[in-house]
Amino acid sequence: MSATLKDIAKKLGIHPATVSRALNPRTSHLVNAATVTKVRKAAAAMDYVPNPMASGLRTSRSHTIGVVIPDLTNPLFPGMVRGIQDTLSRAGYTPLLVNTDNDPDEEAHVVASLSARRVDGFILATARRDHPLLADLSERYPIVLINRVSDSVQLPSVAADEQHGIRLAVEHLYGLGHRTIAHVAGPPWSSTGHERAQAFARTMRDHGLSTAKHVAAVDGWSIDSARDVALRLLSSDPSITAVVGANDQLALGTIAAARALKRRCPRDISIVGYNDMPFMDIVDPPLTTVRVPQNEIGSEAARLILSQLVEDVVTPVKQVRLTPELVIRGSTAPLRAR
Amino acid sequence: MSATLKDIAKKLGIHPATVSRALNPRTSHLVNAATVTKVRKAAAAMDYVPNPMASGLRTSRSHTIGVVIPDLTNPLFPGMVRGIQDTLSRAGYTPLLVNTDNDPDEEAHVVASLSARRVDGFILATARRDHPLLADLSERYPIVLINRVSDSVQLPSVAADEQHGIRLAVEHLYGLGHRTIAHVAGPPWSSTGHERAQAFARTMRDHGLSTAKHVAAVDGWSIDSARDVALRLLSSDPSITAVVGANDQLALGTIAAARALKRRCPRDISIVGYNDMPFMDIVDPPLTTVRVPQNEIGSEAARLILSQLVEDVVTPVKQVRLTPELVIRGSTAPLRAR
DNA sequence: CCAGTTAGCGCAATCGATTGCAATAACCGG
DNA sequence: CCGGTTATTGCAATCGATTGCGCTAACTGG
Repeated sequence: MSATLKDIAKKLGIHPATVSRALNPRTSHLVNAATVTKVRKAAAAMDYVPNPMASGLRTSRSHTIGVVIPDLTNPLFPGMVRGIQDTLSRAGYTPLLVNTDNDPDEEAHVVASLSARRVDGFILATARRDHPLLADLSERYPIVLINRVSDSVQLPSVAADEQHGIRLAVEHLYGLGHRTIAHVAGPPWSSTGHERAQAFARTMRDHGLSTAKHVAAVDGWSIDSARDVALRLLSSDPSITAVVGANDQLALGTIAAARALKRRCPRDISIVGYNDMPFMDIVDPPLTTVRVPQNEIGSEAARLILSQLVEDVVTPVKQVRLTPELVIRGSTAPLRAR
Repeated sequence: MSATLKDIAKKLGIHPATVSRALNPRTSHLVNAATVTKVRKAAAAMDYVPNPMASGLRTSRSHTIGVVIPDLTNPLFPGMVRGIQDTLSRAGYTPLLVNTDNDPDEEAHVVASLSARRVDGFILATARRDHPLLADLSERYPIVLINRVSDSVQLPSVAADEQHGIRLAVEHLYGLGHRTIAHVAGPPWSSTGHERAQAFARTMRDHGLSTAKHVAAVDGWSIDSARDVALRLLSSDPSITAVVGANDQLALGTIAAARALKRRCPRDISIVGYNDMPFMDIVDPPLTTVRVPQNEIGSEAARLILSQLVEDVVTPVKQVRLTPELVIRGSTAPLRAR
């Protein structure tokens, strides 16, 4: 089909090895400059495209990166994936995307199939804290964690500064006069759920507020389960006037619960989300939320994995934290006197 | 690193070719049954994983499919991508995902880079009707179009039955008493925009309604541009009591425009969307819309491309139309007497 | 002017799997 | 018992690019 190194060599009357060296920027200095330009021109003319399987077979590098995310249909992830893609492809790498649905078995399965594909590294967005594969995998591959950190092993990661983000949310509510602030927390087995809950407790403490009985965790990130949990939380203590959701879905579920309890948001209760997914500005009410830079998380993760691949020096494990910002919309309002 | 065919052969004292044949279901009948089981067991014990680069080099099949979509962050696509992924991976294929941002140059670029990767085929979700690459590409690769059809070349495609979907929307409004129904159409250069506009005109005609001056097209699929267009459309003719948006974003933009004109939805004006993206049930007002089976579109497309790859018989070009359904929510209401 | 570099390029092996062809042995019917 | 299948396996080439090694010629400095 397409031209090969041998074709170019034959046409130019030189050896394929020379063509290979001329075309590879890393070895072209071994070839006469005139020859290099001649080869380059011929390659362009015959529109030569290197065969990645051949070079991959020889060098055992596939120039692909496995990207493991829980669920692409969760609007949190497409932005990150785009960031990853754009940065990787600029460097000649291709992401291989897979979903896990947060299922450990499925996760083991997709990781196995990616390593069968001989990926050069992994970007993992899976949230589970106690991850059996992680330690093992990180010994055999370069890895970058996104949107989470690892408790046990020290691994490179890119995530939002959860402490800062939660502080933004809590202090926004505090500034509006709220004092009885609850937290609908994410699953404790998830990194972000855990971190945000910790950050919430700490920030409340810093302001001299109690969190006893005002934190309830869901077991998934769905609106529905958040609604159930929030329903119990809100009815157990009617003095709650504000809620921080551990992500946007949980905040939306809380809004639904409030509505079911005939408590109007933001009139009777203020609710803050986290992530700022698409369309959060047009839900009812428009959601005040903490925006995390999804694209940047993705591109930074891509940069980190690339640096692990090209540099032979063992760089220290980098744990990047990106700063989120507060987006104030219509789901929060000043506390009204009762 | 990992075991190779040669390793297995050596351990068993047989030739690598025999191992290869034994492990390949298509050729294992050439090998003694006892040998096959012996080889299988040894392969499993040494956890042999075939090297796709080696086999790809020899067979020039990469077992990858290029999936070209305009923008992953458009919530319409993740569902389709999941459908594609799940079906492809079950067949041992891996999708390679890329974005184009609806930019023809970028599109040419990503297609080139995918073909450099030696993909075995393409699934294209790019919407542009006049597609210069299409004819060319389809001669060199198996192709399936999704969420669109091709005007010029006859190509396999999977899309929603737009005529049916638009009819559902229009007749829903008609049934509610609306007679002056407008259409905020998608870009005329896009396949879906064009088709839905045609379907709208035809359905209106079938009901003896005029569409003159009640159709306006946007030049992108964004909420903002729809808002501008709808603003002009609605103020040009205050008798309009209902609008069909060519997709959900356009409907949302129309809602925003109506709000700016102090016309309340659904009280003063009914608005229907198309696609039923995530969260359309919790926007304000909850959007009545036409749901297209995103997952099924994806998995059907994957099935179509796979059938082109495995079957040597030249199957006739299949153009699949999936039936959408109407989801009635809060953005539509019976026409009120003025 | 000569020994010693160095630049430039060719040779050939290699990565791991696949496959047409050949070779061997077992087996069949007559 | 023999020519001819048939079943099973081995041999070796091949896919296309990479790279260590070695060869040749030019070039350098003393």
